[in-house]
Amino acid sequence: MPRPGEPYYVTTPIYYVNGEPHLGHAYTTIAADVATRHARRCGADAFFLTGTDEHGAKVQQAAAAAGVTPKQWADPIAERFRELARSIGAANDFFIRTTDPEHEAFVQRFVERMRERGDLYESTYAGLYCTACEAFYSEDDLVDGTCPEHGTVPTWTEERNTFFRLSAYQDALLARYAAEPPFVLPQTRLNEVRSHVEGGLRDVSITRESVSWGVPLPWDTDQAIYVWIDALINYTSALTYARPGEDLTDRLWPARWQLLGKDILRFHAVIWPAMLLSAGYELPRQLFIHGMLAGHDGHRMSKTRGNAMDYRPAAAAYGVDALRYYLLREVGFGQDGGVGYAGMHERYHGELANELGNLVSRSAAMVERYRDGVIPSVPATPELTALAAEVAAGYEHRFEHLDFTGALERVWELVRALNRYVEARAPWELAKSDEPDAAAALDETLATLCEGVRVLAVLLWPFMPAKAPLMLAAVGEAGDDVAFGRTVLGRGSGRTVDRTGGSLFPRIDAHPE
RNA sequence: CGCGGGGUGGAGCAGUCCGGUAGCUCGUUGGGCUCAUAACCCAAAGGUCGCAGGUUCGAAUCCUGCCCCCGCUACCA
Repeated sequence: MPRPGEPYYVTTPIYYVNGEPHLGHAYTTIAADVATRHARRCGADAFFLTGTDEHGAKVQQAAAAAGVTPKQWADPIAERFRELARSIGAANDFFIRTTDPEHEAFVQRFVERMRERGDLYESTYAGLYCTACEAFYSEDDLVDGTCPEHGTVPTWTEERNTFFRLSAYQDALLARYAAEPPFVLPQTRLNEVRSHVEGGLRDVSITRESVSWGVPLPWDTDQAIYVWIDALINYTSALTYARPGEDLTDRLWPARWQLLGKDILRFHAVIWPAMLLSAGYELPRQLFIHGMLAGHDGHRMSKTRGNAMDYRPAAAAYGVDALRYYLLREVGFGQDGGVGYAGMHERYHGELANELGNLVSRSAAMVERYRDGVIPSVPATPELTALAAEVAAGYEHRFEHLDFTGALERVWELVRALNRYVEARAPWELAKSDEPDAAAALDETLATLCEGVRVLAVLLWPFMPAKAPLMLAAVGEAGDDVAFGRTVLGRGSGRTVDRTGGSLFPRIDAHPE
């Protein structure tokens, strides 16, 4: 568990402004938000960064095609990414744009440090260049003379480039991969990176002479720093100016978690750490590589295929919290998987409305009906207290390696146990009974249920920051009482339930298409 | 020979590293309850674990070969 005061810096990749925000971006941002919220409520010194990547040939070309400057092109799209974070309930502490002057100046200082280290050299590069990839290909890489990624014909390009001695860092990288904690999770992704690096590293070009939309190389302003190099540096640059007049680097670096999709693994697990070593920084503690979300049919989402899911209609129909829950519950975090409106509809009703929402509803209703709304101040049933402790421990264990899906599974063990508990105790029978123990048994049952609801709210808060406070309110608790230490299922509070909030997860008729 | 992921009851997944009665959720069928958002609970049916060999007392799990899906800076870049 993150300790009080522990630095806990979490990043998402910065999103490329060449396209509109979509579910994939929302996914990463939600995951990072959940990790950060949990750390913060454990008392850690948490900081959550996201932002936009705005340089490079593709932006330059898109802007030219639209007849505007690259910055004019980027501005409104960057704004939409900011809006993305807001609209999914992400509480990011800063939003970086690589066109921020502070970032650009920092990038120049960063490459200066690499140069001072003796890791940069100039060379002429000639080869087949795919603009879409912004990468060179050798003849053997091509498929029928076209780019294997894009199917386009690369152009023969010859230019003066500045190279980074990536090859010099091979041993240092391998040493880190072999050390604890694992530099990359899940394990399979670490294996992938390791075997790639063991196969030998070539130096990489870090500038593009043909691209003008980028940060100029300080000592040769005809060369622009390659967009990926510029982009990676954001994770450190942001700390120097996110808080005016304050440099957070010493406080927060190295990052606790850097989240990213497996598609950009090599940049982050090979080039980025080598750059950091070159410039004299510590490496981030761990990278977490999440999977790619496919459509409901298991195929890559695409408009033509009609299997795309957008976060906007999903959040509009079911609420932001349900979307956050669904994405992290449906696909094991770290694995690939398919998502869709129909699946979300099912989980929303089966798990959120029926199991959880109804549990809250029936618990509060029984307290109201049998005890005039006052939660009996008596100890909870020991078995449920024990289960809650077990669930909280399992949850915490899973959070340590960002297994959000597993954490939610544990939480649902408690949800289901509480529903079974209601049946087993049959409070409606106890209420009618003349047996001498019945009243005490009913008190204990109601106290246990309300405590169970409260603990569930605390456990679920990082995932459902809007709904959890409503759950707490239903059992008379303050909405912000979500510290992790509050997961102990103890004695009934003696507070009054509040059913004025209505259904936590009202049933929804039709789902979006 | 680019890299990687995967093929387990109708659907989606776990289990495969460290061989030993095949597990979960949904769906289906039957039953129970009435506090609750027609919600909840119980039970049952349903699987030659992609194919073919091999190792072993025993393989979803190990070895060999083969077949088939899928992804690779995220909405046809």
